[in-house]
Amino acid sequence: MRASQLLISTLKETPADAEVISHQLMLRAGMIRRLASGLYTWLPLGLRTLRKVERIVREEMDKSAQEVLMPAAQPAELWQESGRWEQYGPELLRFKDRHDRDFCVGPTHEEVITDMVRREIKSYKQLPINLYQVQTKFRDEIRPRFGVMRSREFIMKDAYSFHTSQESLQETYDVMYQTYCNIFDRLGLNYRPVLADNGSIGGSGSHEFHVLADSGEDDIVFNTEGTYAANIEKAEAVASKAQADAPTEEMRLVDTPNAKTIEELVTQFDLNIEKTVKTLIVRATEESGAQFVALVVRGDHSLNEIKAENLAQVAAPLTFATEDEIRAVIGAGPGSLGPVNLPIPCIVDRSVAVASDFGAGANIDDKHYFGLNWGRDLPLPTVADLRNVVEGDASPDGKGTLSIKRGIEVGHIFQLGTKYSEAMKATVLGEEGKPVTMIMGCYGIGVTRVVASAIEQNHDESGIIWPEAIAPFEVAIVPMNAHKSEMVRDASEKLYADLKAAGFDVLFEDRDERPGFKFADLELMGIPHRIVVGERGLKEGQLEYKGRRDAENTMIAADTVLDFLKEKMSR
RNA sequence: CGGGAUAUAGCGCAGUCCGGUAGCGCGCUUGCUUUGGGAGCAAGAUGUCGGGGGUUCGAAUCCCUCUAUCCCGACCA
Repeated sequence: MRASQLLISTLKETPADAEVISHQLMLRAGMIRRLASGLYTWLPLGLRTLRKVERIVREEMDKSAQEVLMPAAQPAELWQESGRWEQYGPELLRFKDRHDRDFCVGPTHEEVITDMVRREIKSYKQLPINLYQVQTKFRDEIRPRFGVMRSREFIMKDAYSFHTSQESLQETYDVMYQTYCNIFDRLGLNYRPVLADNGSIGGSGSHEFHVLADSGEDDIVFNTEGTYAANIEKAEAVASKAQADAPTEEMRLVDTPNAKTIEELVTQFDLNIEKTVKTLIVRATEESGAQFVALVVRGDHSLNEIKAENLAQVAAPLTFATEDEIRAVIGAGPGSLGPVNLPIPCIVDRSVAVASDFGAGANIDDKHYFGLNWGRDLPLPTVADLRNVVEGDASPDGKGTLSIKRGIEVGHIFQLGTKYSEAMKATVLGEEGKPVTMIMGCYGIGVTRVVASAIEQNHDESGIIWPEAIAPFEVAIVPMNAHKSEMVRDASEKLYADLKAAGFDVLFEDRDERPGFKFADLELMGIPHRIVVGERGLKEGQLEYKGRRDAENTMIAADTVLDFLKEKMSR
């Protein structure tokens, strides 16, 4: 491609409304432009990268799955059948056609694929099957942000597998796990598969694939031995010791008029924060028979809302009681709550269960109990894993301790089970000649998000630094003073032809601009390899090479340039 | 949806408090010079000052209202 023929829309200045670096650089490099909130046009340069990501995804998926293409618009009937027409909130973009029939723009395609498979697949002999597509999805996010990272319209690769046994599902799940590793390896990203919560999509086992980057929105937990990785939503928090130490203090009621928060309590009474607990009141499920339930975590820990929501006694979505409700039920304000004499059911975190001589609100305004010990002063309530893990916690697999890094979720694989196939009566005839409900798996990759996450992970002051596999161009040729040197013109044209013939994806910088301008643009656009053709070097039979991450030029013999580049790109 | 902010040329911003002919830098156009790290000189083009309403002799500026965008929170396969 000749640069003079390419729409290069680079910006010197950063648009004011771009927050994260990938968004800024995608705008500056001329990859995308915003149309409306959460909607982006892909310019030629950005589309080249997007297509390369898609190609790698397809090549790996095609090894074990078949590609289909489903409609973006979907009839309401299917969503009513699965129950999600009501379940899904305003995030589902709904509309009516000219006949006043309800439709939505698909945020995901479980319903459509399940409908298709139940019509086409009749016998267990046709299973397992794994179907995927690369499609534009729409989710009417409350707050789209970070450019293409959390946009409303985005491109996703979604795959769905169908089985008659859990073993078969597990087999495909394992294959997809490996496929995802192969995809992200080829994309050249620093990523980790981690254990994940299933969220509202339902089902059992699941892994997320995260690109590691400080700007990530998720906390990823690792152990020091490299044997455990999980999203913090899922990471199991183990108690620091097997059982509580023996009491050394007496239980006492203390006036704490100015201590509404744990920090104030710890500072004013010189307590060890690990010897304090905080008590949170949330709505209970109807089945539990209570209106509210108390959740107790240690003063230095934070509640894991996903774990809380997954408890049988806790209403989903997790809803905190208002101050008025707390006063009505307990008779004290939020700053003075505790497990002693609590009139509602109580669940304590594992770390709280092994605390001794600890302090807690007295359920009397401006009073706390200090020196509390389970068993002696109050009965030990239900114990559960309620908190977020923190750095230094013991790993749940018993190996080493935990550390936390930020990650961007770019892939998610689920064992769905029969949630959709049951609701939509997707059955096949089994070996016994009776209908069997199919078991499903689903596997997603956020294609557009992958592009942004690659930039979050690979950039410097000058711009993007693409992994070769997804760079819009692999190598750029920059002729110096081409307008006045025939030698340079001829040599660079020949080099351009040779590199193209050798299969390189090459950008020929033939624009009528000054060299510094071109260098800056190429660096902003993140082209991984650059060859400068100058009269000086040519006279010595040499070309100048500079990798995007290199500090200095390297002189190479002109007749070895193909081998040199092949070596650099490990071809 | 709650809290905070912004809206002036393609981009980044000043001007608004204190009403009086719409500005700066970058980019863009033309010419000349220049060409190894975002060139110099000269001449130009570009604005319903987010929309609507009001106050006023006069509104980018004051008042009301709507809209859009961004940030924090809630939400999020």
